[in-house]
Amino acid sequence: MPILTQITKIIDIPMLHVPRNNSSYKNELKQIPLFHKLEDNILDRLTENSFSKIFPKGQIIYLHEETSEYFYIIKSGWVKIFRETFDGQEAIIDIINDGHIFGETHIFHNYANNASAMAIENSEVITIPLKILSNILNESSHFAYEWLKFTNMKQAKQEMELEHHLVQTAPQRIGCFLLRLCPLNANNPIILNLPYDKNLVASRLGMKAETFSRGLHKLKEGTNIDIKGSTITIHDINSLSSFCCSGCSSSYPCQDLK
Amino acid sequence: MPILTQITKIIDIPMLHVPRNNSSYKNELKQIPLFHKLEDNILDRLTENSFSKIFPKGQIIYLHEETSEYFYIIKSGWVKIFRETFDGQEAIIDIINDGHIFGETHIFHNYANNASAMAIENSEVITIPLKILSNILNESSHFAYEWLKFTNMKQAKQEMELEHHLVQTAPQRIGCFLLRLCPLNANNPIILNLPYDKNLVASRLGMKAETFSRGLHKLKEGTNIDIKGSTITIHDINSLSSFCCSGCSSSYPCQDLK
DNA sequence: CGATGGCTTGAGGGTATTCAAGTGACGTGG
DNA sequence: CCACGTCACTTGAATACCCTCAAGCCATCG
Repeated sequence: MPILTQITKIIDIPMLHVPRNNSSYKNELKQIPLFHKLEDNILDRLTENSFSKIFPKGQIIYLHEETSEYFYIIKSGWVKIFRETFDGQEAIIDIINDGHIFGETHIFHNYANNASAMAIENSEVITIPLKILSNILNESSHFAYEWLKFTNMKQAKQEMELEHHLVQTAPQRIGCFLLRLCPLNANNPIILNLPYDKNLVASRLGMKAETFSRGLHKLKEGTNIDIKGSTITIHDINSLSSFCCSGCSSSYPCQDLK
Repeated sequence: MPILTQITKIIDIPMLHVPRNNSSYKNELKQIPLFHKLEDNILDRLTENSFSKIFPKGQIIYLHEETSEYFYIIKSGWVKIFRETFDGQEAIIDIINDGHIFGETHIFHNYANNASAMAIENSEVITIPLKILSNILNESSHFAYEWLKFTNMKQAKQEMELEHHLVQTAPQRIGCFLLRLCPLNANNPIILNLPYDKNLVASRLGMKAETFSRGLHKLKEGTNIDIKGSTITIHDINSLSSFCCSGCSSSYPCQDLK
């Protein structure tokens, strides 16, 4: 979508501030693995100046290269992280849902956004000042270490993403996407629903909607899956993983990389 | 190169241990921006159990998924970080030279390598135990914060890398590679030498050698550059950057991302 | 019932890859 | 000094893959 269309959406749709309720944020944060073991006083400081916002589907949360004061944790919904090139193409960096954190790296980019973020479903996000994060990271080596671990996991995922684009075909990338949707230790048949519409899945995987559609059918021919709308039934997960993971350096289930 | 060929190289070529000289390592480390402001006692601990190794061209430094005890800092030479897929393709994650650090993320992967590393030129690397790094990160929030900053910069570079593969053509990626070789504030004409052979540049950019060759000539037609062997003369850097950066979300010079 | 939006299908084109042959620089050995 | 082999690179032709553009399908909704 062209950036101007997106901007008009900002004007059209009101953003909702949710009444503050710190103790509830605290519980939200506690449920995120990164914050599991966090000391109470640090949690308090994080939630002290934070608030929750609801972004309607289609609304921009922030734009690339604007200055940023906050980072975000998704309570519900889906958020697209992306960049736009000068000639109008869109590169989707990630699409994430509840429990995921975004915008946190801007601390290290002079508090400027290094990408844009948009709600692709109605989404509620907890909004926390970057300065507070920065302060806590500077003070608590334990917290900084946990954060570092988290950052490295993100980085590893991204390396895998890059690898996929370098060596996998479109049908393989689609299959890999499906595999990562599968719950661990699931039994055949596995019934999946695509988490967002096919258009978005396509661009999430760096391909056009048409290529996605055709690729899905190639996958069907090769791996014994059924497609009915956005519901996909995997009859033989081994068949699927051998189809996809042959073009990858790690094999199913690639635990940490999901 | 198939992995077996690489492994035979390990057997063929002796690896040299360089006599220990801690005070010299300390000076080496001091010169790396990440360690500029590091306290002396931390530097001491880092260099205490470290040593230097010389890897001849073509030698594997470590292999994907082996356990790892060390991380590495390049004193001289070039190192390729890569992965191999099950069907024998190679995905190059990065190619780095002196001053760069690699293998440090393995702390967070249960001390297992998440990629392979190979010297592509005769290279000297400083070898430092991961446990020591881990300890220091755990103790010093200041060091952890600096390390976090460093990690985030790496991540930003990689995001850009991903973006390039998503939206740029082969000639654009080549041009972008050349631009990143240019010294800042250089005046026309700029004369560059490719840092390693064209085959490697090609796979570094995720394309075949043939595509690289053809792409370079397309660049020549479009942007007024001269190619003579591995020497490239840029007569008009604006022409080059407008050719490449139109397919990117940031424009030349993309400072931090080089 | 017609309009819309998400998705699919078809035809054609462009870009990168594969396979194969050729060129040119360089070093070695006669 | 030249013939030869090797290696890095280039070039050509054929192919595969993905993209673009266009039309069509189908469910949903006013």
